[in-house]
Amino acid sequence: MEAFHRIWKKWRNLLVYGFILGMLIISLRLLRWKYMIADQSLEIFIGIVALFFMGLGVWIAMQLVKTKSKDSANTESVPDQELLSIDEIALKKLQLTKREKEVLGLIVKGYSNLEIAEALHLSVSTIKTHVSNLYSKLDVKRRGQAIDKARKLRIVK
Amino acid sequence: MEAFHRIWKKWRNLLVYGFILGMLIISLRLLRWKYMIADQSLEIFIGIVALFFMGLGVWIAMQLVKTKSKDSANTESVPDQELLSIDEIALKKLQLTKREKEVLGLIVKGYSNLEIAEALHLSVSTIKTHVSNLYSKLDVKRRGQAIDKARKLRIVK
DNA sequence: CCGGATTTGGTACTTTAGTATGAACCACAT
DNA sequence: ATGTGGTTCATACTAAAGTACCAAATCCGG
Repeated sequence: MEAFHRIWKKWRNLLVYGFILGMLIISLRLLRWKYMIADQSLEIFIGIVALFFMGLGVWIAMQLVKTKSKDSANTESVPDQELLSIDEIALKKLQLTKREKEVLGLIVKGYSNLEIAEALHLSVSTIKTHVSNLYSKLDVKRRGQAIDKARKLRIVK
Repeated sequence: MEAFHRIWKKWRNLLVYGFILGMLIISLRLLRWKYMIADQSLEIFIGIVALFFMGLGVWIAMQLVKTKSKDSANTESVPDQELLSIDEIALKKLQLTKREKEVLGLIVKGYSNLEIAEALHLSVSTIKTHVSNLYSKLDVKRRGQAIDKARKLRIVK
């Protein structure tokens, strides 16, 4: 039963495409007898058909190529309902101030200093000061190291 | 002249496809006037046109995503005994090259470009190139964003 | 009220990161 | 044979990050 299910899953889309194709052909035939009287519009009709089916071909190919996963591929935000509890002890040991924690939180989200400044309604100079002090306390020298360390210490979400 | 050459290289394929398309349309029109006398064969003709252009669409789409088949060939079966399993599907969609994946792995560890260069026995220039291409594929502009996105997509450990 | 810590912001400077462009090479497929 | 993608590296430039040092305002406990 499982084998059947797998096979079905594999070829289901193809069958659906075939069905859609058949429906389209039938409807096109009907359309033709309904509206195709003038000879000069026949060219246009054929052109439309050609373009439409080319687009359909592109779409089908895309469907076939893309590994069908609507789950997490292009979704921008992955829900982090994970039980990633913050290590409060490690956080306290660092003696970070309120602002420094805020800044760190934005740094790990990939914010630039300018973006942090705008988010907190501060100047870039101030952010740089906080960032610099933050690095001293975290014992790192660069942004990337700070992010890595913050995650490893589990002091950020 | 150099600028023209660059642009030409970039858009050549698109122009070629457009040209072929135009040629096909013209030839189809000629064919129609040559052989399309009987009314009942018009249906068949339209069907052929539709199928042909659908195939053309498939072909074009395949050309556009051609490189995927090479990469995805050997990464089909991946054992995920990892605790923190990485999203192979999302990873495949990004079409990152081998080097780009390596560089990304070191970036999320907080390595500087110089450190990455030393770790991989390459020059900083090369690392910068890889990093730049990586950012394009990840659709980000900075290191921190790349780290954040890589973690959210779960394409790194 | 005083004093230390925090917060804010500035100037000046160095370092790192990032972009744009070009070139050369190789592997591989058409 | 030719073309394409990937890799490597270079130069030249701009942007962002980071350091060092300073100084003022604010907050808060003793």
